[in-house]
Amino acid sequence: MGIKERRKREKEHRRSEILKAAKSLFFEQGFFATSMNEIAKAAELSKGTLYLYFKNKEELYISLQIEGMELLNKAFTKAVENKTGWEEKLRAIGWAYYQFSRNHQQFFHINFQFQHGEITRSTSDDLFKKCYEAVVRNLSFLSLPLEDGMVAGQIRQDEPMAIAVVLWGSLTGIILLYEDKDHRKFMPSSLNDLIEKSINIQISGLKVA
Amino acid sequence: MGIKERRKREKEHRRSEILKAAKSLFFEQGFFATSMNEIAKAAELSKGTLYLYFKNKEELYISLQIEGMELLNKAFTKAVENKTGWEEKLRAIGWAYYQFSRNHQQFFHINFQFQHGEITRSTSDDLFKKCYEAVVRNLSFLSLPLEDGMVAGQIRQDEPMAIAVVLWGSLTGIILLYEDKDHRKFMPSSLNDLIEKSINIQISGLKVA
Amino acid sequence: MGIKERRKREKEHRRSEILKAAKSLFFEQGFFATSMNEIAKAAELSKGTLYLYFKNKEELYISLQIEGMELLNKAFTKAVENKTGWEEKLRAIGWAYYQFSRNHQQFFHINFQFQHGEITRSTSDDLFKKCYEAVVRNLSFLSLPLEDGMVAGQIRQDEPMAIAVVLWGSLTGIILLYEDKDHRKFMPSSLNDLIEKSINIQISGLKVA
Amino acid sequence: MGIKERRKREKEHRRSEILKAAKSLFFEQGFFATSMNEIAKAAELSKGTLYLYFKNKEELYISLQIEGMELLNKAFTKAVENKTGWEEKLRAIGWAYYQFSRNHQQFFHINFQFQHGEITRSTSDDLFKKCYEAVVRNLSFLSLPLEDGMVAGQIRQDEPMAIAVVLWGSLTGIILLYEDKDHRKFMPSSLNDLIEKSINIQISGLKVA
DNA sequence: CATGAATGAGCGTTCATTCAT
DNA sequence: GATGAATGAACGCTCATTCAT
Repeated sequence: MGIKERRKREKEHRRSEILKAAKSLFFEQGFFATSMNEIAKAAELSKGTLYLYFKNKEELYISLQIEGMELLNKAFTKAVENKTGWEEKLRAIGWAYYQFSRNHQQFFHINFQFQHGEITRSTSDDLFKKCYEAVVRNLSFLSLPLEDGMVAGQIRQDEPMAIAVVLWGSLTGIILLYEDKDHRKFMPSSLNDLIEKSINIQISGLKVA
Repeated sequence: MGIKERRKREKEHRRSEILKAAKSLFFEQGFFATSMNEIAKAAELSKGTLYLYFKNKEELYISLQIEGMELLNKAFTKAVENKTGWEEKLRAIGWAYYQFSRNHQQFFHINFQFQHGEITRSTSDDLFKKCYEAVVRNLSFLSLPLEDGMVAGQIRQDEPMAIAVVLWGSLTGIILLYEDKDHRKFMPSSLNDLIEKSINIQISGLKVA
Repeated sequence: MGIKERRKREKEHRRSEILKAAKSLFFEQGFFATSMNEIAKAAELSKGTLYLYFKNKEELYISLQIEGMELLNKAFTKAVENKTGWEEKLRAIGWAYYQFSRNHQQFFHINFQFQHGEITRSTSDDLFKKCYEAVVRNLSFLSLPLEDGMVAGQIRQDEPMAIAVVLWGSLTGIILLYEDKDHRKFMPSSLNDLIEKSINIQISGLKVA
Repeated sequence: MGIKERRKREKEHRRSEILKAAKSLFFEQGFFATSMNEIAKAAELSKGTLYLYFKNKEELYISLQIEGMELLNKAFTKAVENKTGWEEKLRAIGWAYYQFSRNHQQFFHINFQFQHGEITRSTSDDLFKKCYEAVVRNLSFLSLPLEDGMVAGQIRQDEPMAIAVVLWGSLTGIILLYEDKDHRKFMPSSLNDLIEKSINIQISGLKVA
């Protein structure tokens, strides 16, 4: 029994080692510019071993996206603990997103690197569904305080999920713009400032006149 | 003289033919999935000729980004013609950006497809600077009405360029989110609606209480 | 003693399970397209176990060839039981060969699939000799009635083994030609008919004028 | 003009160089055991160049088969020149086939190495049809004298194409059996003798009693 | 100036085989 | 004896780039 368990633990450890190595490389170089060879070398494993744990390069990549989204979900959940009002919650989620983009910059980047479809779908449907659900879960999380605010009559009536998309998209866009290796140099403020400004503007703009 | 000029015109024509072909292919397939061979074929030129006009694949790609940014600049300029108030101008620019993302989806896409680390290799400094300047020019354009509004005391005092980044980033993020082939399915509204909501929220949020 | 025997029986059972699994797969997919992994899975054993029973993929394959030849030998033996004249025996062997090619298509196929140079690597001499002997045994079997016919003065005098090779080769060639996935479509007759024609022609041709 | 023509000649020369190299390797090692790398090395060209001339490994292989069948067709045509009677023609074709199997052993082998379908069809339909037609053309050639003999009342009435398949298959089977690297050692006669015996037996057997 | 044949390093992936348990 | 995780060489194939013409 003990043996089986150790084996299992070892396997999971190995899997996470691969993901860790892949995360750094995908972040730094992108999906296409990163080769399985490099990942194997970084993980100190043979190329063949990678394929023991992941069906192919795409699945390895998607697995990372899922991991990232789940991490973010935990961060969101933790952020609203002990928060009461909708505004407080909204701000907490906004800052949690910002923090996530700093503490898990690699995950953040990877999650958006391929939003635009260069990945050919050799991914299993199962894995793909998991990824999709993880994103929706986070968006839904953001819509809850918006609903609260509307019910309380403090936020203009609207479709909460639509507003959630607007807020999420806005912060994402600002972070991406800031992160851009080429553009950062002419950024007038720190990312922290930009996020603060955006959160303030948007919450202020959401409120009923 | 006439001959020289014709030569020059021919050269520029050729160059733009290449860019046109590349634009479609990069948009449809992405940077890595598009080969120089394909571009050459689409431009009805030989592979070798491509290298007469562009140092390498990366420079060809970056050149497209510059072209896109310059086009956007023209769109912005045109959008504010005949507009007087800062709010009117701001809205006009916002909608112009949205329109640009629709009418020149290819440019929009390409401009952001690789912002995040896939193109790593050698682009000449000269070209790079050009690209950088084009982006700054557009951001500056956006900051002008913001400045006007602040001077007029209608927008909270702040660093105009920072706010410009916030607004630009927000719209960009929303569009990118919406464009995502995978995520579009759970989008609650049309992109048009999302943009409208965002513009309204942000302009409302910018105004002094 | 009982234990040792059980062990031995188990071992042989396992061996034959592997051969059974391999037979189907090699037949359906060919030698190269079939992986040891697949064979292991089909035999419900681990990959490593295969190597406990067979030195390598090639030996596993050759072992199948031997099994096939031995089976054919049994079929020949049974076919001539109760047959008396040389012609009767010859026809019986011919049809037994045809039947074998139908009932054990897999063996037939496998036996000829790689006769011509695809398996190059290390098979033990021992195994190789076994294979060789099994083929000779069958050819010799075919030469017996030929000898009878010559002794009886009904078949033209000749080297019986040479004629055996001619007959065996002919039927084999026709079956192979017929089996060919690509060529079957223009086959004017059923294999049964082709075999009948060939047997008739050759027996008729063998007889003294 | 001269330049274009030279280019074309050079291209064809290169193509035939590749085929020549491939022929030897495929013959010696078989399709799967031969790598494109080896072929490239043997042809003293880079791997990539191979793909300039042939879409893939399969097409290269099929091209060889076509070449072989066309060569055989020429041999058949030449063999029956100046021959008058059906028997004379038949014998001539039989010996031409034997000669072909000696003079173009590589072609002969390659043409039958894959009769049994390990090649996955990445082959273009066009090429495949060409191959198929070449085989039929040869078989038809063989059926002509058979028809003559039947018309003349000297060969038993039958379906000429069926008999053609029987004859062709027989010779092929004998040659293959003889050629088999493993079995040759116990062959009682030279291939020449075996073929002679087979032709005699079959022609004798075909004749009306 | 334009061509396109040639290159060769590099890709993702497979798989026979080994060996520690 | 049986396992299956790990290996690493090899595979077919692609493609940015060069260069003789």
